Amino acid sequence: MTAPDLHAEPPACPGRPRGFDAERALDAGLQLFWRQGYEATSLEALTQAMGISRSSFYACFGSKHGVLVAALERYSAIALTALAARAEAAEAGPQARIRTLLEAIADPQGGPRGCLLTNCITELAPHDPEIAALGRRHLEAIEALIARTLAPAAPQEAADRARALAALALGTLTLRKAGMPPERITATLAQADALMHP
Amino acid sequence: MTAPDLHAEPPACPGRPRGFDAERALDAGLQLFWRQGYEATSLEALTQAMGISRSSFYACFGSKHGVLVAALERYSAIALTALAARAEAAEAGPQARIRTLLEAIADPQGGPRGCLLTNCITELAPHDPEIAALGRRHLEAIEALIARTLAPAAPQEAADRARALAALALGTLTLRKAGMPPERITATLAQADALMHP
DNA sequence: CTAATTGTGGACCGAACGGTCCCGAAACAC
DNA sequence: GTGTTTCGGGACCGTTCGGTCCACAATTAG
Repeated sequence: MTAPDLHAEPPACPGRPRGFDAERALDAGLQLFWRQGYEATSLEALTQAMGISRSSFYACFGSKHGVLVAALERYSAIALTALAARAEAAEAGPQARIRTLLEAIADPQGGPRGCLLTNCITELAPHDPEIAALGRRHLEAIEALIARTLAPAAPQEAADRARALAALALGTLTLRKAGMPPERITATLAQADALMHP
Repeated sequence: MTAPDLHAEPPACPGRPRGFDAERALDAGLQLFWRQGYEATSLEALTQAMGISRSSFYACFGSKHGVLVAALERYSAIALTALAARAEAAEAGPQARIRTLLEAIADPQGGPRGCLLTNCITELAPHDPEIAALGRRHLEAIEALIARTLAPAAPQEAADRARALAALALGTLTLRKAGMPPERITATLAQADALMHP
């Protein structure tokens, strides 16, 4: 049940070394979960997409659920880093940076797939405390990032506004999934300006 | 594949009449989909919850997917009616009514299960045009209801603000599913005030 | 070299999947 | 009553599910 250490460097001990890149395989699994959801993704499709056999799969990740957790942790780290970078690269001024942030949250490179973590929260969190906790940490990190961008001097005073901005962007993910035209999504995000000032 | 008419009244033709209430059964199925999601709900669990046999199930609804569609249409109608009623019953004034509406959207009697339609949009819409269309109609109806409440005189001018308010409430569904404390949800919805004025 | 250790493909497991079918029971028209 | 029609419990269909296991290949240490 316990997955062996994923990040084990090629060790000095004997034995055949792993014939695949665990992170690359994890990325492939992540993409499939992102595209299809957790329950709808079968072991066969998963191992095929990851390019490894069932044995390697279980030896390396322990279970289907284990792959999901590992993939979500990786996704969260990558997404938060990318988010912070885009906010940093945006033109100066809190307002422009928040706009950039919200657009990135509303369109996390996933096209109509939305945000992997949000999808998994919706699908699994009510019955899976581990996923719920992971999702909560991610959302709180996003809230904190928005708060720091909004009011660098006193981020904790901007917490409620930051959370509302995050919720607005998260809500547009649902709108987009339902097929709402992009220009309406943009117009919706533009309303965020009203939420930025205390 | 085509489901027989669900709303067939006890007809004048011979034959044994249906031994169960189709709407009651549909409600039971709806509750299960709401609690578990679509893919995670098996035929056996579904028929057991609905209190009917597999034969009756397929004779009456055609398929698992057919039950989902019928349940979602029913859910949408009921939810929109309840939403309009609650807005009507709230204390007068657009602001108070919008608050009531958003709270109802953010907590559609589902506890941590959120909104059935939103759940299904997230899980299925990208691969299921029928569900996507159904979800879009529901979301647009909510947007229109908010717009009418916000600016009865010129609802179409309030469309963007109304959609942003809806998105804000939809976003809090994700926050709640991830286990965010209720008082923060409330504080988030309170920020909606800023979105109400043009 | 040999011995020890680990990765890997694929066969295999029992269970559960969504869906179909049949036949006895039940309720109608007459 | 008889004839007709539909209902519904449950057996059954082939497929697929997540997961286990094993024999063999590959690679190491010494």
